[in-house]
Amino acid sequence: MPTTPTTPRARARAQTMADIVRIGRDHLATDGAAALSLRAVARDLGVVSSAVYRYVSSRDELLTLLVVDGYNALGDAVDAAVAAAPADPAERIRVLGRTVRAWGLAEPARYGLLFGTPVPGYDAPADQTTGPGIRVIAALLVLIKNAYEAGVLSEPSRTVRASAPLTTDFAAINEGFGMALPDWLVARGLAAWAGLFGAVSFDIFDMYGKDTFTDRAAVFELQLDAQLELLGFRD
Amino acid sequence: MPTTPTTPRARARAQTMADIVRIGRDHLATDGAAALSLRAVARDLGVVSSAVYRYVSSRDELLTLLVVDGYNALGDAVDAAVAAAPADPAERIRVLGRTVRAWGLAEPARYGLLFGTPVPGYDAPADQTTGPGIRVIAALLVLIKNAYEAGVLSEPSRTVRASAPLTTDFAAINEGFGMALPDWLVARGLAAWAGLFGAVSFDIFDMYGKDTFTDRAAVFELQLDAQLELLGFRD
DNA sequence: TGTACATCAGTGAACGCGCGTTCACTGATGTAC
DNA sequence: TGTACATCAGTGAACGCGCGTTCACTGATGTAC
Repeated sequence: MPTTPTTPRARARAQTMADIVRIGRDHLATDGAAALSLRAVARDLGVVSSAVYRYVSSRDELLTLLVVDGYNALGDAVDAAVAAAPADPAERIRVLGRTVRAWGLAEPARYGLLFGTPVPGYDAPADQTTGPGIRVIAALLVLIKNAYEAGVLSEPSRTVRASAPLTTDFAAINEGFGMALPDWLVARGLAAWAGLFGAVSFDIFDMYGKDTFTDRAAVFELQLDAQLELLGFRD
Repeated sequence: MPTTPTTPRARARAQTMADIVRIGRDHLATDGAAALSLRAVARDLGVVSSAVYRYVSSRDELLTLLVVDGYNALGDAVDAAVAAAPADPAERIRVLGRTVRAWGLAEPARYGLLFGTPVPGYDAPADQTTGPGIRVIAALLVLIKNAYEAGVLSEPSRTVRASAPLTTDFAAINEGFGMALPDWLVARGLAAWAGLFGAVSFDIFDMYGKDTFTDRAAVFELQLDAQLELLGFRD
């Protein structure tokens, strides 16, 4: 079992690795991604600054670890919440949205690292971050697919016109996720996905003024409702 | 005329002030907000680092200047594009959206400063940034109001249920912008606004994979269409 | 119009701080025979 | 089981760099009389 290392040294290494990620996470929360520093992590780890290089080859590699860690934390939260929710697809989509919002509000710095301004000079390596990065949209697509196959979605009143290149892209998406959704629904899924994260980002990044809304959770529910309408859910 | 300073000294000061903002903008684009440094600005200005303090009292004050500058640049772009567009409200909303996207793609760092992860340790002073900050939503609300008063919007198929506190907030918004929109339309305006910026942010912050879409502008048009549907525009 | 004083832009040195990364090293842990 | 060697974690010093902000100062520009 390679997941549970046997020798003391290997166990210590795994522990230290986990500590580094945890400490990095804390620094992210305090100072933001741009200020993340290996020296500061070393200090909190109680070790000389050069020692961290035994575990992480550069500052950027630590950032990548944090990105992957963040996507997985969010993915785990969403998967767990959706699995525990009633089977009704509309309700599950609501739960998915609420979970993203709650996670982001609890962890604004991590949310910002994943969905905010890119860190200047850092380019997330696709081979490591793509897998964890698509977990939320994958979960959303499953719910959309379930609803579609259950026949509870109706086509939108505005005609969705997808150009030829888009139709090709949509076919590739359907294939990639093992689905066969019509173009209008892929298009609306895209809009709902962006709309969901737009609503969450506005809330977390504080784009509404201080006193505009007394209950932002209620505002978010209205926005969730709008995304459901886009997907073709009716009352 | 206090806008055009008279004395040479005053003119030189205005010029230097503008140079500082311009140089700060360039650094923002290169290194991001967190790395913005007064010393670097001084270097580019060809002046000793302490000299900048004659113009700007701290790094945070420069950030505020850049935030205000950014909101106004975006606001100017949107106002100009909308004014030049055909009077049809749906078309004008599309133009507004396209202008936000085009501006953000051209100025990703400024867009990120305004709509991305908050800069750690920096709190934008509301008294200076709120005015310029609401220009886009104000422009959007004018278009929505025009469409509503022209009677081209239909109520959504899903019932919009605004709780009592929300109804109060919506009334305040209506008053603040001198409008009398029904609750369902304010709610949908909020959703469309967040959806618009969600779509733009996904594009600019590169949340779609590298090869998912051959034509992101076409994807954006579909997302614009979705926002129009939310607002009650029909084919 | 001319002079005296006040204002202000910019200088240069300094304070105290932080960063990423490399390198030769010590000493403990792990492994092959 | 015991020994010899290899691996590896962590040290401490160093390189060269950058930052925000303060302060006493010089010399030019502006203004009041």
